[in-house]
Amino acid sequence: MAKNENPRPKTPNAVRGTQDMLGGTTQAFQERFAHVVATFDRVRSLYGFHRVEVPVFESTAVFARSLGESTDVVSKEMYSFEDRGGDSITLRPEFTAGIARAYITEGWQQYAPLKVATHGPLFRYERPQKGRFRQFHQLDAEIIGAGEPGADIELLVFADQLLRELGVSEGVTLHLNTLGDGESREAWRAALIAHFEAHRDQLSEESIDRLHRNPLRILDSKDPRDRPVADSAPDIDAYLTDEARGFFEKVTAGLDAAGVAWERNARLVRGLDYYRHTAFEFITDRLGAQGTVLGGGRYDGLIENLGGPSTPAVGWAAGIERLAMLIDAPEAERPLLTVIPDDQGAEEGAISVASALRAAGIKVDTAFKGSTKRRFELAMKRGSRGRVVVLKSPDSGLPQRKGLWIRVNQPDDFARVDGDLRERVLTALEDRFTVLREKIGPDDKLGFSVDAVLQPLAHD
RNA sequence: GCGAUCGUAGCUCAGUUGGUUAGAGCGCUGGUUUGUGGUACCAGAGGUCGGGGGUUCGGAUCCCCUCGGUCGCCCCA
Repeated sequence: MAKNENPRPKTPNAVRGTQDMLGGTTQAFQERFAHVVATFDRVRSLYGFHRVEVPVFESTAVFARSLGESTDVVSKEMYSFEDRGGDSITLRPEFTAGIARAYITEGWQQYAPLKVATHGPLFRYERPQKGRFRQFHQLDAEIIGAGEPGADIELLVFADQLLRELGVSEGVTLHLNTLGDGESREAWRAALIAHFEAHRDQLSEESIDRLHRNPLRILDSKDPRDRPVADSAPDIDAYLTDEARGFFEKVTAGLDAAGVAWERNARLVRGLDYYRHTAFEFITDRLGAQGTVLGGGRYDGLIENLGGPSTPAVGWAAGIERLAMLIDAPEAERPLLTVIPDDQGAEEGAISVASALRAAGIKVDTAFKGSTKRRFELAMKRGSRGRVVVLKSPDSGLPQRKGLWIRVNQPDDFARVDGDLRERVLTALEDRFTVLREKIGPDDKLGFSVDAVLQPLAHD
């Protein structure tokens, strides 16, 4: 059989955890995604954050050093590879480290305090599940070079307004905590380890494993066996230095002043090593296991860790896919008009009409595939508000009727569109044609009526 | 890395206790009809039943392995 003579090559699958997003579909995921990004960009400029672009890959050391060698992200989730020059390169698993690196190596200290925002793809080698992908996308905002609580407040108010404008703030609550300054955090950490060691036998295997690797994590463990011990663990409050406490109080007072609702969550910790002071997550219960929609905090030690000057900074990141799953589907973009040649002879006429309309800024779809019948069907399906049917005038007839004949119809029946839209079309065409608004037919042996005759503009 | 669950046309799914050439809707192609084409009707193309092995006279259906999707744990946005 011919089939066997020419076997199809196997198509490689999309890589696990990556997604293809097609616009114009009923799920409208691409549109949701784009709407999240557009809203972010608008609110971003409201708050005076400048757009920044940083590379998608960096030297592996950038991430290894800033996130902490023992974190899961660094120890098992990075897409790292050796490039042809033998350098170890990593696809960015987050934004902060790369921006911090740029801050140091590009001399951006001169712009401090620096308010920057960006968005784009990130990569983590994880098992995909709802709201989690290997290539995923985040919005990101950072204030570098400001140790004042005002920076934390500004960032949180920004985040709050973003979620509000996306229309997702209803089911989302801001969980807020402080991890204290370095001194507080160390004292608390030691107390936690002592507490968990004392109740070691009551912990889950996983938490026993976490005890030395990342003891803070036991606090927000989902394992019910851990809850009693975790719930009875000391809060950081008793270990906060006066400065740390004062800092946190200013942040919460600022949020109250801005009208941002928040909840203290003394069990909230953050995974990455670099966090200090303020830690926060906006959490929803609508996304299954991946409830965190936006999260961040203060990372005063990071830039120094990377070899830069001691520089305080705060920032957050939000998952675009997660936000996109939460918002209502934006209305799909659709053409205002579809230009359809009435028969083969009118193809070129339809092209010039379509291009004239587009040049005038009108969204136009062209019907270039299939039978004339199919073209009308497609105009209907694409949801255009009107169709411009183009035909060539018959050779015989009055000279003032020679040229391209057009009529502007409703897409779903034979009725003509309302006068405003028809007039808008004809006016737009006047840039390229002499438009004779002459009604022809239906008594003209045509069986239909024509709205206008187009003739090429006479050149000077 | 671990666990659960699913895998039949391009898409969404039927396929009875294993039994003749595997079906539907949508989509696609062509045609008929309709006042200019929305609609309706007719026809056609399209499937290694994810892949491999096994049990059986016979497997889409039962068993094993494998690959892939989804969801959960871990971790994170």
